[in-house]
Amino acid sequence: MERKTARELLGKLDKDVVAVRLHGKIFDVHTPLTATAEELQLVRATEDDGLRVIRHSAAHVMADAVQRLFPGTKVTIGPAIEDGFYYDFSRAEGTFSEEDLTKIEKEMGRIIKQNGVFRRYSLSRDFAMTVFERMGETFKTEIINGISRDAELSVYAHTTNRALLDTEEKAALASGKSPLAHLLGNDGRPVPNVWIDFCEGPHVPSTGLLGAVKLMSVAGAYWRGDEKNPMLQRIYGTAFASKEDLDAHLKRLEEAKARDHRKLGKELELFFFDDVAPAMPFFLPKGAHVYNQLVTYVRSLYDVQGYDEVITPQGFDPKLFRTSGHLGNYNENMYRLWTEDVLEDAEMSERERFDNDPETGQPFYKTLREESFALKPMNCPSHCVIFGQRKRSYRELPWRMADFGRLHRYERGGVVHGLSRVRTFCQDDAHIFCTPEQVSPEIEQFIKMLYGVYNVFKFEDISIKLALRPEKRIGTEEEWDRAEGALEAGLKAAGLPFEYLPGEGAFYGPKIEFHVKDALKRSWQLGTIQYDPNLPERFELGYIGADGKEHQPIMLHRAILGSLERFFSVYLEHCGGNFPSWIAPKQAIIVTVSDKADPYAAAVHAKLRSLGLKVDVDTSSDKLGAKIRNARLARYPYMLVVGQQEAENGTLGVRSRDRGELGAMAIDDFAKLLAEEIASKA
RNA sequence: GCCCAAGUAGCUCAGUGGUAGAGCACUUCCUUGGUAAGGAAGAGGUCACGGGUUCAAUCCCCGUCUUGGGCUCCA
Repeated sequence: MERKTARELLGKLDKDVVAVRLHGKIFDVHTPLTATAEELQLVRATEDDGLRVIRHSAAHVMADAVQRLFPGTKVTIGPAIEDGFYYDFSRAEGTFSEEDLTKIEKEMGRIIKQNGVFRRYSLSRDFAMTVFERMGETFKTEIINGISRDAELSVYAHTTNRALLDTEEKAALASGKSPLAHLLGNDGRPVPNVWIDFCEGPHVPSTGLLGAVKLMSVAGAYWRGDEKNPMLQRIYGTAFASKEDLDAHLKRLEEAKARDHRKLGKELELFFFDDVAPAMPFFLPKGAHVYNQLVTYVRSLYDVQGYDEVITPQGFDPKLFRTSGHLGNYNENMYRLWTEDVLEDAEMSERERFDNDPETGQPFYKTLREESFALKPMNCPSHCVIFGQRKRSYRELPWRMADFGRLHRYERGGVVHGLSRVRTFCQDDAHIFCTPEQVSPEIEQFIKMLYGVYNVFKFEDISIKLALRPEKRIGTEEEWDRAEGALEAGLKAAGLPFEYLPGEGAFYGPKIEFHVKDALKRSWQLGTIQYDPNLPERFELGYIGADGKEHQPIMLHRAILGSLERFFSVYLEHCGGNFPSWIAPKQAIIVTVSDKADPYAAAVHAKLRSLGLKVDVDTSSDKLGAKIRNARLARYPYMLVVGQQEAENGTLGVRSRDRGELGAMAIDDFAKLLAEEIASKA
C-alpha cells in the first residue's frame, strides 16, 4: 500500500484537529502512513494526546522566536512535559532575563497569529548531518550521531511562506533536488521566515492552533541532565487549547502557591528553619502536636497489627555501616561524628607518619574516615543487630520491628526543599523479618493497613507500582523470580490493581511503591515495601527452622507515611491547613463578645479542658468580628461564641470551620459532638 | 555540587551612595462592641555575614552562608 499522510487521506479537517491516532499511536497530519482513512481517529486539541502535540509545537515556535531575537543561540531539545513544555538553548551571552521572556512571548504571539504551516520532511542520517552541520547546530548533530544509521529521520519546518511550500517545493522536487533545498539558503541556513528543527514530531498542522501559550520561567539545565556537561538555558512554558484552559491552569498554580506548606507552616506557626541547622526543621508547639498525632495514630495501629517497637542508638561505630554496605555506597550522604579521642588518635598517627614510618602511618583524614562514629541514615542496620542479638526461632517470625528513630542524611544544597526534602527526619519505619513463605501474606496485610491509613487522611486516589529487577543487581535470576513473584502474589491477594515498573527495583530486591494524589491532583509517593535478602546475608542473620536447621530470614523494609516530615508537608497542603479535629493543634476556641462574658468563658474553658478537649480562649479587647476573623485564619475547627445570652442559658454559640453556623448548643452537647468527631477521626 | 534570582522589624514587603519606612503582629490605654479587621499611643532593625571601593556603603564590587526556581518526562 502506498504511504499517504493523514492530510492526504482525510482532506479538509475540523479546525481543532491537531493529529490522528492509528492503532493507539499518535501521528501528525504530515507523516506518511500505511493506513486507510477509516483506520484513523481524529485527535482534538483538548485531549491529552492533542495537548502534547500542541505543547511540543509551541516549543518549536518558542525556539523560532528565540533564534529570531537572539541570533547565534543554538537549540538542543524541546519536549512536551507534564504541564507544558521546555526548550534548552545554548547561548554564549548567558542567561535570558524576565524581560527577554516577555519579548520572546510577544514574538511567539506574532508567529502564531500568522498561522504558518508545519511541514515534515524525511531524510537520511547523512543528509541530516550535513544540514545541521551547515546550520551550526552542534547539539543537533550530536543527537543525530547517536541515532542508528538505518533509522528514518525527520525534520520539521514551519513557515508563513505558503508559496515556498507549494510551488517552489514542487519545482525543487521535480528538478531532483534534495527535499530541503528550497528551504535552505546558500549559507546553509534556513531562508527568512522558515524555521527548521531536527525532530520526530508530531506537530500541529499550523501554528494558529496554538491557542494559548505562556512562558513560565527560565532555569539552568545541564546538557543531557549530566552535571559534567555544559549548562544550558532552559525556558519553561505551557500551552493549552484555549485561553480558558490556560487560565484554569494558572489558577491551579495560584492555589498551589496559597497552600504551599512552607507558607502555611509560617502562617500557622507549625515549624520554621534557621541558619543554625540548615534544612533541619524546628517544630513549634502546634506543629509538634500535629507531628505527634501522626506518630500516635500509626503507633495505635501497630498494637492491632502485631508490631513491636524498638528504640535504637543515634550514632554508631562505623563498622556497623561497613557491614551494611552504607559506608562506601552511601558515604556522601552520611554525617560523621568525631570525638576528642578520635581526633587525638588521628593527630598521633599523622605525627607518626612524618616522624617514624611513612609507610604504615596514615593521614589524618583517613583515620577520621575510618574511626569516627556516624549518625544513622537508616534504621535497618541496627534492626539487623537486634535480630542477631540472640538465636532466633521460626516461632518468632514474622517479627515486625518498628522504629520512629531520628535519621540524618546529608542532602546536597540544591535539592533540599521545605519539609519535603530535609536533612533530619523520621519515618514510620519497620522491618519485617520473615520466612520466604510469609512474604506474600505480609505484603497483603501491609497493603490493607496502608489503605486504611490513607483513607483516614482522605487520600482517595491511590496507585500501586511494582518495581522489578534493575539492570545493575545482585542475586540469581531464580531469586529474583521468587522475590517478584512473592510481592505480586501479595498484591493480588489484596485484590488491588497495580502496574509494573520494569527496571526500577533496588539493586538487592523488588519493591512496591504507593502513590497518592492530593487535593490539587498532584501525585506523591508515600509508602513503600521492599524485599531485601541482602542485609540478612551481610549481617549473617539466621533462625532455627522447624527442621532444626538454620535458615536466613527475608527482610521487608516498609513505611506507610514514609518520612514524617515529608508526609507532614504533603498532608498540610492536601488539607490546606484545615486539620481535622483529631489532628488539629487546638480543637476549638472560645471567643467572648465582651469582657462581661470572661467569667463564663473561663468556666466553659475549664469544663472542656477537664474533658480532655484542646481549647483556647480569646478574651482580648478585640471586637467579636475581629476575633472570628483571627480564629478562622488560625483554622480552628470550632469557634464557640459566648456572650450574655450564652452565659444566662449555659450554652455556646457554635460555629464549625467546615460546616458553618451550628447555633446554640449546651456545653455538654458540644463536648459530646466534638469527642465523637475526634474518636471517629472524621 | 552547578546555573539564575533573592536575603531590610516576628510576618508581608517599599526604599535610598549621606546613620531606614509601611501594613499586619506585639505592648499599653481608650472603647463593652453579637459572627471576617473599632480607635490612639508605644516599643521593635549591626538592612544575612566577611572583605573591598569611597570623605561616606543597607545601596556599588568580591567572597561566604541561607532561601527560592531549575538541573533527561531524552530528536
